[in-house]
Amino acid sequence: MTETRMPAYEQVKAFVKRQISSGTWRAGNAVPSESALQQQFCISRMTVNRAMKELAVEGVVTRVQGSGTVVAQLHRISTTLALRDIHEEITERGHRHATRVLAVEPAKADAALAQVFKVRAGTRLFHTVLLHLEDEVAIQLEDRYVNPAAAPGYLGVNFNATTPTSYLLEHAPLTKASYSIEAGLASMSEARHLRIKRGDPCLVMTRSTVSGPHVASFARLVHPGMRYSFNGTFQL
Amino acid sequence: MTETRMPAYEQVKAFVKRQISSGTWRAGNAVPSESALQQQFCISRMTVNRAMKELAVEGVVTRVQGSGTVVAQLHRISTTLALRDIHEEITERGHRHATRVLAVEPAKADAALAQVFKVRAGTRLFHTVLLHLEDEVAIQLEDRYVNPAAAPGYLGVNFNATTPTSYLLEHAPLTKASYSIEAGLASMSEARHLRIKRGDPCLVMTRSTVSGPHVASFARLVHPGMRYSFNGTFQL
DNA sequence: CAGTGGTCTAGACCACCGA
DNA sequence: CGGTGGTCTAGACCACTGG
Repeated sequence: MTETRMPAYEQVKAFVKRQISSGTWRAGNAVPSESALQQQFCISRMTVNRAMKELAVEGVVTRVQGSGTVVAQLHRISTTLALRDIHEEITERGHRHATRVLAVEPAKADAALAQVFKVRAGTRLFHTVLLHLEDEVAIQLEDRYVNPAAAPGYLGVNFNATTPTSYLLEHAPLTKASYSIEAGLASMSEARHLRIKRGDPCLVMTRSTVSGPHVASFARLVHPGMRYSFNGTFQL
Repeated sequence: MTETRMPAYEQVKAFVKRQISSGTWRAGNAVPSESALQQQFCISRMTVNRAMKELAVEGVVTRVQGSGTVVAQLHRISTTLALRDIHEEITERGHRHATRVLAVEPAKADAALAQVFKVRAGTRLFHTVLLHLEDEVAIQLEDRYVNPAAAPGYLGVNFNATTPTSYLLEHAPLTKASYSIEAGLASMSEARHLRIKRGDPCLVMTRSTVSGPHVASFARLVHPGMRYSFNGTFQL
């Protein structure tokens, strides 16, 4: 691994990571300055700077202008959680994705929805309820409200061919998204559609997306706890 | 925002993001080449390169050497999920953190643990069970096994003063970690300690960490579904 | 003040892609 | 082949930190 032709900045990164994961440099310890490393590796400072900048982005070191670079307090392990379109997620696993359309209808914003969408109560919204199957097994119940101002054609979409996520990303360019993941219980109707028992635990993600001036969409995604999990890896 | 003194590479990034989020450039469209942007902004190519490189890391664009840069298929919304030390997480919210030590004991690896730790069944491990309270309310039950080879002093730690996460990061430098988040039910004893009803849904995270040659630790973290969630934001 | 990192330049060579 | 991005250099000026 250290033998193959490796860009200079990668070698610097690998060196620093080796010192840390071997315990030679510990959290809070100072890392040699850019000019020191520049001389040690006989490379230009820009190259050292790139290496250290990337390590800072990865959370491996902390840099303070004027002060220096120190090994990060690794009490923060950060990884990337990818929120993906369910169709891609399933097909990438090599499985078949199918959708059952349970509801496609106009709706009116109640007080809670009005707050989420930042509109007046009673404003017209679109509402869809879809069930996503992975190899015929129910894996996600998607209950979604969409702002007509952001995606006027939403109710006309053929949801057997296009997922809401995919359609919205295409027609309401994303500017912001926020999500929350928690454990909850399925309601009676949710349980029936997901073919689980009422009272079975579910992983519930609520997600809202902003497109330009509008809150475009608010979705509640319910997954059977036994058939779904979020996974990730962090590698120093 | 565009008015303040902004580094040149940030201006380039902002420009590209504006084109995308306004819908002018759509997923799959080509982005001007580095030399084109260099001339447009009257800056050096290194600076353009930095901007585009960062956008690629953020997942906003996709670059292929020799081919060019295109607007990424945004079907992948990626955000950062920070796995933090619970003590920091709680104190940062301005609350008090306390720990109840329920078990600190040696244990022997059964078949499942042996597989996780990549050791022979029957190998000696350390076992702790801790309950974490946020302002006196139970928020996480931490059931953890630790490899003595990676942290020989583990059983001697005062867990009222130091969290296992913090101790392990200090004494068994982290090289890799992986996690899984799912919904589950509390066992009878878990429910009793968390002061919830049996059958209440819980967010369960299992996490294993690798330190150098050893699998250092395997933990099951159970959170009452009603009192805990993971949250995140993605901003273009 | 000297030392640090943050940014930037104007070149350069290379590997790769598509025509 | 020309154009693309990937990497690298040897300088430079700046803002910030610490003593």
